[in-house]
Amino acid sequence: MLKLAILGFLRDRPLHGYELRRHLAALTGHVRPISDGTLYPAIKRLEADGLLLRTTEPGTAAAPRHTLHLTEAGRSALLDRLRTPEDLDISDENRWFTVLAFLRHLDGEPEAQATVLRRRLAFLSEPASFFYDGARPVGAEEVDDPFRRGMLLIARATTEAELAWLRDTLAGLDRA
Amino acid sequence: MLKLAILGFLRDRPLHGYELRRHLAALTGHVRPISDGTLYPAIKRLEADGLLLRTTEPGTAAAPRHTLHLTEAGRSALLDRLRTPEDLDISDENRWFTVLAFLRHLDGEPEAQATVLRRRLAFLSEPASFFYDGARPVGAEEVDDPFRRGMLLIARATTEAELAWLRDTLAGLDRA
DNA sequence: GGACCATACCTCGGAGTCGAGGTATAACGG
DNA sequence: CCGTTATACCTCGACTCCGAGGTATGGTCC
Repeated sequence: MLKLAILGFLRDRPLHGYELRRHLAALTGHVRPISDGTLYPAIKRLEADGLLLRTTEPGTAAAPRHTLHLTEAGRSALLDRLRTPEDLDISDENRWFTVLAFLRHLDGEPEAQATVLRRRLAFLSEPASFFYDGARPVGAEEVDDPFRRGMLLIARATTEAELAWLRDTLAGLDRA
Repeated sequence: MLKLAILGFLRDRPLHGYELRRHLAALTGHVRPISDGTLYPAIKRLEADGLLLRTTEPGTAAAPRHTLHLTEAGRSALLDRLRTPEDLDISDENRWFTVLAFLRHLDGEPEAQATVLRRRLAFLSEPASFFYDGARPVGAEEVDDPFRRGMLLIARATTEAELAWLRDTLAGLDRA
């Protein structure tokens, strides 16, 4: 997920680590802040894999900066990941939002974008609950516990808002 | 999060590992399945910490079962965790939902429950976005990219549904 | 000129997680 | 009676992540 976000941001323009950190903080930091100890090793991994290059420049403000550029391999790794996300990228909201944040990078391929949205649509269309009576999902109305009822109500509201948006957006992509 | 969920389920009644696995699959498995390689070491950690005990019984269906019981220390660890959740338990939706699933275990303490809900209320009330223009959060209407606009629209719908529920539920707790 | 802060990068140990694999038992179908 | 499936538990190596700590530079304020 971090890998996807780094590649996604660098696709727009080269950044150095500190800028990347600020972009990431905006995208996911409200919910789950990422630490230096996570970011810098991740950058090293991507560099070792040949997905990005760094060029050292004298720092404008302070220490020398390592500006990070996506390589050709990095660009295609990003596009591959966006075309065929893992199941967890579809089901986990945090990961899904990261995919959405960069899905526009598939701008020449509206069918590929639609395919990804349809996977999310299929996932959200499955009947699901947090609690089951045997194999039957239990609805909000049947739950006495007010907190568990809240979970189900909130989840339902989210799902409905997202389904509406998905259907709208898919209709738009099909026209294109 | 796994720790919280295990303690929470065992608070209701003793379970063996396999049953626990099914309960966890219902609660979080739709979004993020947990594997055996995660669950069983987690059980061992909790046992080593004295939070649960296991009693071996001849299996009804197959291999002998290890029925897991919460100890007194386990019960108070659960209640402590529910009374004072970590920041990540408040901000990350997956973790927050786990807290909500077991918040009823603080049933004798409506003020403690209200305190937790108020922390989530404060978190959701902060103005936040995924994208910033300098320090100013960017709203859905300003974004051209349809996918990023979707993120913001969905997040807004979720937040509003949850805020409405939080205010309702807090009003109910204050009356109690 | 010294304290302090923001910038900018890095390492290390510890903890949690995962996937792949392994071991048994019992029931069921052919 | 043999293969398959469901039950039930476990280990291991690889990987990721986090927090705590460290290094260094340049600008601002008093």
